[in-house]
Amino acid sequence: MSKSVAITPALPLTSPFRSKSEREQDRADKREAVLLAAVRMFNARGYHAASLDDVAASLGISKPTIYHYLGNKEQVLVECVNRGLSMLREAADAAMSAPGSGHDRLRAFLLRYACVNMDDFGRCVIRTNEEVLSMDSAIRFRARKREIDAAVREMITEGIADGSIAPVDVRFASFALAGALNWPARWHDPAGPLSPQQVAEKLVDIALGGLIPHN
Amino acid sequence: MSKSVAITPALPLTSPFRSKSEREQDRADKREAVLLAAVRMFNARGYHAASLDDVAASLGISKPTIYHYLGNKEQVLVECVNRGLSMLREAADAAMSAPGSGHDRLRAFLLRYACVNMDDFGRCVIRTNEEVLSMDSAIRFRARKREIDAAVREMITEGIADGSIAPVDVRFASFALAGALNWPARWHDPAGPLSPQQVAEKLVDIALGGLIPHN
DNA sequence: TATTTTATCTACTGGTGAGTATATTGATTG
DNA sequence: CAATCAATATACTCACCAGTAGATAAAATA
Repeated sequence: MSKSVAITPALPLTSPFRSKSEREQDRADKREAVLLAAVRMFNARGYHAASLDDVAASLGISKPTIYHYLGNKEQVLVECVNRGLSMLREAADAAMSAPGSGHDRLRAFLLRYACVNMDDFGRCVIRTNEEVLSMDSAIRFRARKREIDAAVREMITEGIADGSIAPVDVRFASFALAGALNWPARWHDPAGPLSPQQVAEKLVDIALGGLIPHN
Repeated sequence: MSKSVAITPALPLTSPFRSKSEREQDRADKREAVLLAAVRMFNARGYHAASLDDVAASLGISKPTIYHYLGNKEQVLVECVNRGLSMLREAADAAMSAPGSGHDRLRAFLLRYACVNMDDFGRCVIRTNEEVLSMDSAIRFRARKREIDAAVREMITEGIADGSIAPVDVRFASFALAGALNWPARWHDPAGPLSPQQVAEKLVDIALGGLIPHN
């Protein structure tokens, strides 16, 4: 019998030879980096004014490399918007299945909603107008936004039923809340002194409490 | 003495020979028509996606005719935005010098504010991002918006002082109100069943009253 | 009536930006 | 090792659009 030779097991040394899954991960990371650079450019300049050449330059690559990872400019935007929508969707699901009164669950959701709207991808959801999308994408976009809105309305309705929310017009209440909490997507400066969490808390308090004295 | 001949006085008949002031009016009307067509195109497609060729086509004229009335594309946008801002400014001045409690004056202003935001030029104020303007125009734009915001804050402050408004954080209250009432600029359909006035009343009630029961 | 001014057009220039053709290099696989 | 595949680049094409040149014709003015 041959003397067994100690085989060095795969040590946690970073080898220059990447496995298949590592290569897939690399690819996914690069794709993600493209989306992040793109969403920032879109948010800063607007979709039409942001060129893929500029996005590529901000990553130190060339435009065709972007096309290697994503089909076309609209797909880049759609993926960005979808990331934002997914965050909102998750927040809605979490709030819907949480315990507490309608008001409490709504409030929890709104805090998260406001924070997402100050994040790169969340901002993009707010700032993207349907007119810039193809008909198909616009329909899907609208449908996903409606899901979020439906969840908000459901929470408001439940709050009215359990007495934790005043008997308001549910449709307009959801519009008013959405407006108040979407607006920071346009003015909040991530580099400024106010954290998204702080802004979210202040705005949610005012949006839910109103300005009329509760004697 | 010669028999005096009855001189036909300038009858209210529309003559094809226009006086100087009539010609000036014609010119002003045409300029205004260009602005209205442009603002609608900007609102429908976004500034960058709306070409002056298309604006001209919508009026049955050619692009150089637009340049005969306005200097360049940015000036067209700036004039549209200024019309919207002037409406808001007037509303603010009227509210500031009206009688009543801080709450009453704020409410009157907000109703008008919301309606303006559903008008062609008002929408344009909301939908125009500073990034699309030249540095100079952006500065002026921001200054004029700040004036409106300052008026809102003043009314809130007065309302807090006279007890008609709860002691909220004035800055965030003005952001929340602005957001709630700006948002219809993005979703309200002028051709839909709800008049701007109706939408404004519902939204202002909810924005001021909040969702918490006032037992 | 001659000259100037106003309103408008057609036809262009120049720049920008989406998307593509194709080459290159290095790694992967048979 | 040969053939293939992945990642990237350079250098294009094509369309669109802001803005301009210059012509024309009608009206206003001198």
